[in-house]
Amino acid sequence: MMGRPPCCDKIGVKKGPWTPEEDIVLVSYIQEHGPGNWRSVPNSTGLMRCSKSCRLRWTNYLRPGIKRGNFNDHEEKMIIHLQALLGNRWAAIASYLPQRTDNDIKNYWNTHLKKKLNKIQPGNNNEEEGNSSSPQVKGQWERRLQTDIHTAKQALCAALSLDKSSTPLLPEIETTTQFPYASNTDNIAKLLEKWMKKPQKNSDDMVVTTGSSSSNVACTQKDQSAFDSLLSFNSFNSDCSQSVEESNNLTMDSCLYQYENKPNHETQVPLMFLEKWLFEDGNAQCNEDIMNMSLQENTSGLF
DNA sequence: AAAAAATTCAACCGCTCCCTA
DNA sequence: CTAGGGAGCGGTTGAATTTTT
Repeated sequence: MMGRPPCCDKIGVKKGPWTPEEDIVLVSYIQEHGPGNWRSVPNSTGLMRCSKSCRLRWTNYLRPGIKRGNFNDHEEKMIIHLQALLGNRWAAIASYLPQRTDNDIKNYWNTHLKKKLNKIQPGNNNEEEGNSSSPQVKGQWERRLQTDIHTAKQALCAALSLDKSSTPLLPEIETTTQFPYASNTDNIAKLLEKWMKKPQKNSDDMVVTTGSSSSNVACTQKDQSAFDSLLSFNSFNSDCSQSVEESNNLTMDSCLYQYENKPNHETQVPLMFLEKWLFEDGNAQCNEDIMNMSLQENTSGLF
């Protein structure tokens, strides 16, 4: 129960691996109060942890809908591609893979993909160093802008789904986004199991979910991310003055590139248009579509 | 079988950003 | 305008685990 010993702890602040008991305390607190306001968590719960540690534990392990274990081919492609586009901006990358945490993606990149890519493209170390020679290299402000747009779109998506409450097209969204961590005891149970019998790497793509509402949560997040990607794609396209149909032939790269070189704040995607995309059936496919469009050149040797 | 080396990944640290007063 | 503080991000660490010798 003690992994890494505390090194230079300020008095009374615990460090190192979390115990199931601590997890239970944290989860039950968040069930009651919701995530956020991390500052008050240690005081309110009596946990001898700093707020940072609590937030990290929640966002990386206890939060529902987190997929752990092996990365599949599609996820791997996504990561490689997004890393090439965005650099080591793991949070931004993770926003395209909502079931994965930035920490997990970062770890996976550092332990698996970096090596893999080096093997395939020896001497091409630039990716590791933030893409310094890539044609897609972007200034900090451009990257920030891109992230902001992405975030704004996520917010818009959330707002849209809330607006739908009177005429629910996707009823699951309302019921689950209100309280998505409703029954996190499942998470804890799984953790406890792990602790009890220290099993052999429970890594078969387990999705940590939340009991009865879990499928809904996963579904919601998937839909959300799919839509989100679509939104980014569409607005990029509108900046490119392209029709939706034509846009299907564009690569994500080219749109990002054009977008970032010609940001146009007046461009707006009509609400009806967004909603149409939001509730269309094929949205779940869009991540794949986007990624498959321009992966070939960079990573063809990999798969 | 045992020791050494390599790998993994949960968690920490330091920094920046952003919000509020 | 600015100072203070919380939240979030990316780099790094190092114990635990796995693989190799």
